[in-house]
Amino acid sequence: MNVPLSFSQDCSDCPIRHRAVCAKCESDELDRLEEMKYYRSFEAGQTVMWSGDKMDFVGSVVSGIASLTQTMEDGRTQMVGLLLPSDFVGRPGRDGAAYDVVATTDLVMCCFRKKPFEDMLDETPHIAHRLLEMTLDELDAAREWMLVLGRKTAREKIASLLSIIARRDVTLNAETGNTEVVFDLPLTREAMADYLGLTLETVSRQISALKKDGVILLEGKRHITVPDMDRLLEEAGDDSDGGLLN
Amino acid sequence: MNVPLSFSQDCSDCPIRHRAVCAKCESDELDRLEEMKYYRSFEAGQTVMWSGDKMDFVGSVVSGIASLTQTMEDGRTQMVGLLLPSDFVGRPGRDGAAYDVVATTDLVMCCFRKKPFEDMLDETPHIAHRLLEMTLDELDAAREWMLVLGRKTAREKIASLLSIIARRDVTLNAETGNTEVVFDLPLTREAMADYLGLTLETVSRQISALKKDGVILLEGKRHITVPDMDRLLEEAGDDSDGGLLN
DNA sequence: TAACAGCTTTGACCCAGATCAAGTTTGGAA
DNA sequence: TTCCAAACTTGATCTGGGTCAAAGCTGTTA
Repeated sequence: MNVPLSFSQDCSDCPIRHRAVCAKCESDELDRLEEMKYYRSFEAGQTVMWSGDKMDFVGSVVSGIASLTQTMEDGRTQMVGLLLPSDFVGRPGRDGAAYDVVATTDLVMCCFRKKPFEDMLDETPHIAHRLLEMTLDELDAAREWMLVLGRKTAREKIASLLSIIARRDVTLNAETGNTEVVFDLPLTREAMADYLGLTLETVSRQISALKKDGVILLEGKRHITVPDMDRLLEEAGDDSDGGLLN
Repeated sequence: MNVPLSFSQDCSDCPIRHRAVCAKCESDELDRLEEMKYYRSFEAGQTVMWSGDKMDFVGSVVSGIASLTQTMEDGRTQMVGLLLPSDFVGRPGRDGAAYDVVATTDLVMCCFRKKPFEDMLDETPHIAHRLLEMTLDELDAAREWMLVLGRKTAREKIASLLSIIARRDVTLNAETGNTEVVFDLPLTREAMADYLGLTLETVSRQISALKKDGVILLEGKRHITVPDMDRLLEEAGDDSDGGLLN
């Protein structure tokens, strides 16, 4: 089901070169990675990996968004991670996948065969160090999300999710001093509900409410304008400074 | 407020020697760690570290339990991690603490001055590798907890927490084939509520309900007997196999 | 031996968000 | 250009867990 690729496969002009697990690699290290890497594309909705499956590769999201999802026997599901470009998928040292990995949008991944990557990880401190750094960041993100899931109201949850998505689309017109942010929601209402521990009806109602209150502007169902980012952060219940450390 | 220590300070007979961040160290590496390490003790309830504080050490829990807590401006709190003996505290590469760290029981920590530890981390693959492994485990635990917080009912949440605590007190009489587990709750009802995203009243009610239904036996407020561990796991909504991978 | 302080339980009532049930919008496919 | 399915919205009603209030335990201080 892989579709043709329309971009260069050369690491040196890779869009995630400076943020992915390979960020700190020297050119000889990149050469070695090139040898074990291959690209895979997925269409929105496709499953990249099933929980429990044997995992024969690890890799990075190059473009698009993937989600990690856990499912209970009775069908209740919880999204436990949102993987954006440069995020790492898979766990070195483990054979079976712990979660379902699903392409939420069309997705391109840069994959490494697992065994060679693990060997290289043992021999290349640059990679090990970067992977540790990225894992610690993900752990912080997961813990921040625990606060969202455990203690925030539905409205705060929606505002928190919008903040996260907006934060990475930092298209804010710095020169005008204006904090307006514009982006397209990459998630369906149902996917948002799965991420937030809500029902899709509640998601829909709260988005309508935020719109009615002028916190966001909606064009169509997915195109969002945040006229005042600080206002949105306030609605999310976050410290106004965004709570980013270091 | 540190109290006197009643145990040896020699790494070679440290109770967490084989599971902590130093697990894979050779004896020369241990010698170097000994030089930068010191012990600190805390009484139940004491704060080890405040969110935002400058963090001048990292370290391991030697005995007792610590918790990581996030607090919103209006006082809502969510526990985002429970640190048991051998768990690691602190983030190399970051100056400020991201969470409040509180001693939930009396606590002993083996601390390393941050800078020397970071230097050693860069030079000692054994430590870096073990720390990555531990961080990945914590990330899995955090994600498992996201499912608990986002999708489980109050009763399932309590059963999930009891399962986690019981799992580490694997005092089960393997020889009799009997799966009875006995342990003392190390958390107050309020701490349980903070961990589970509930109120303490709901925690109390659900514990009473599990007791009435024979899922657990209570002696006093803290001493718990689980006559049938599988039954408890079922109440937690987990796969009966416990869902442990690898 | 009393008294209080911290922890816990239990009851009565309420409400945010779930559930159930129609509709509406949108963007392809034919 | 019409039709259909998927995605979304909105309304009515229900309920699990929150909130508020009052006791009950238990161990420690005086």
